Amino acid sequence: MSKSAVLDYLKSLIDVPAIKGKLVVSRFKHFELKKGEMLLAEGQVSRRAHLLVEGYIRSFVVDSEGEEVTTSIISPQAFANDFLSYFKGEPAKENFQAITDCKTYYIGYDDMQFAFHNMPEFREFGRMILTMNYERLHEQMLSMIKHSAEERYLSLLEKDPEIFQAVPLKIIASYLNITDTSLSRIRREVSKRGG
Amino acid sequence: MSKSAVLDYLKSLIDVPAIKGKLVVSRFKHFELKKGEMLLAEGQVSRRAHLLVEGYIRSFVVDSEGEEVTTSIISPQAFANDFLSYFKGEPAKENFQAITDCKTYYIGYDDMQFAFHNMPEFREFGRMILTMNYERLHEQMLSMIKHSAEERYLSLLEKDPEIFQAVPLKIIASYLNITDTSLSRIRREVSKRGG
DNA sequence: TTCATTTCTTGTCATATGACAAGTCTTTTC
DNA sequence: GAAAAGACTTGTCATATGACAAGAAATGAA
Repeated sequence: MSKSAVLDYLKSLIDVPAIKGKLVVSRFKHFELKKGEMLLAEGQVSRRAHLLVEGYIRSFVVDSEGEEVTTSIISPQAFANDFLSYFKGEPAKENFQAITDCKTYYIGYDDMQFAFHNMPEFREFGRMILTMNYERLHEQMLSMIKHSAEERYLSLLEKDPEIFQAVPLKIIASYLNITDTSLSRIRREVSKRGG
Repeated sequence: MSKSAVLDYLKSLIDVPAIKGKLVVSRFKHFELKKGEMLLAEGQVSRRAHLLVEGYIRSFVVDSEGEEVTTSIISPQAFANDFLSYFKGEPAKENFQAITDCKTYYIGYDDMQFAFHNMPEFREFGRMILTMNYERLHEQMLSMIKHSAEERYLSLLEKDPEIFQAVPLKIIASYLNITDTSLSRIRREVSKRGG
């Protein structure tokens, strides 16, 4: 997987002249993480926006009982980053951890500022990233209210079946806001009914 | 309460020349709602951004059991609007309803576009509104994970005591993601301990 | 004032979910 | 290949929360 994935991703989001696109892409650097390693810990300031090109990353926080609760599971061709921390220079409120071995391309804060400064088109990119994150979070909140754990499970299974190949059910369960025990029971029910 | 509240609010968010600020404020129009009336219903496209200057508004969605779940309680000096719908012209995903009699000043979509178009400073305003909404939602999600219903209750009581004067406990309970029954029991426990 | 409506509390009861633990099966490591 | 670690399922049991209903208190309307 080469840097062309980065350019493809940029072009899928905003309309930008090829030359400028390449200039920005040239600022991205390759990075690798082993399964279980942390990309960003709660309290740190995010200085790199990682575009995930291979593997899976999750974000999580620790609840009142000390349990890790997964708040997102990031698949390739998406950013793994706390953008509020990145843009505002504030401590991140969540942790980011590799679920599997991962490869990313990241752009440092200064290089992103350079892009914003010299290419006004890229301001649009920053706005779009924030909007997409907001929409995702909003969807997630609504889904938590409007659908049962079983519905959320089935919906994830349909929308993102690959995740189930790479991510332990314990993590998926906590992402669905239930225990692995409960998820296991849901799966039994579903398979009993579904065939 | 006059339009100066609108100007004050704008100035609190962005740095803008007085003349341009006044020009934008002049586009705001006065509006009133009676207790219980809907400001925006799920499925409609939001065409007006209402700045609440008096009263309380809530947003809510309907869960799988048909129950209304309050997702935010809006106090004066804040916008009551689905900005994703407003900016993108998509159907709103939530309902907005007056909890008490309300007064607002709103700016129509076209007037907002006019401001964006003629005054680049106001683009910053749009970005800030989205960012603030995102942060609020994120905080809310984290609080739901990291704190018990009782902690959320005490925290709201401390941060926004006025709300308890104006908003029925049933609505506050659903905002805290519990039933009014549960909230009542929490209140009993707290008052038993607290004095 | 009086009656009706809404709000809030409290009791009983049912149930979904989690805690815990045991056991199977798979994957990794040396 | 053997041992260890991790992943997943399943059973028992405890408990927090919700459903429901009744009653008290407050609010509003006629």
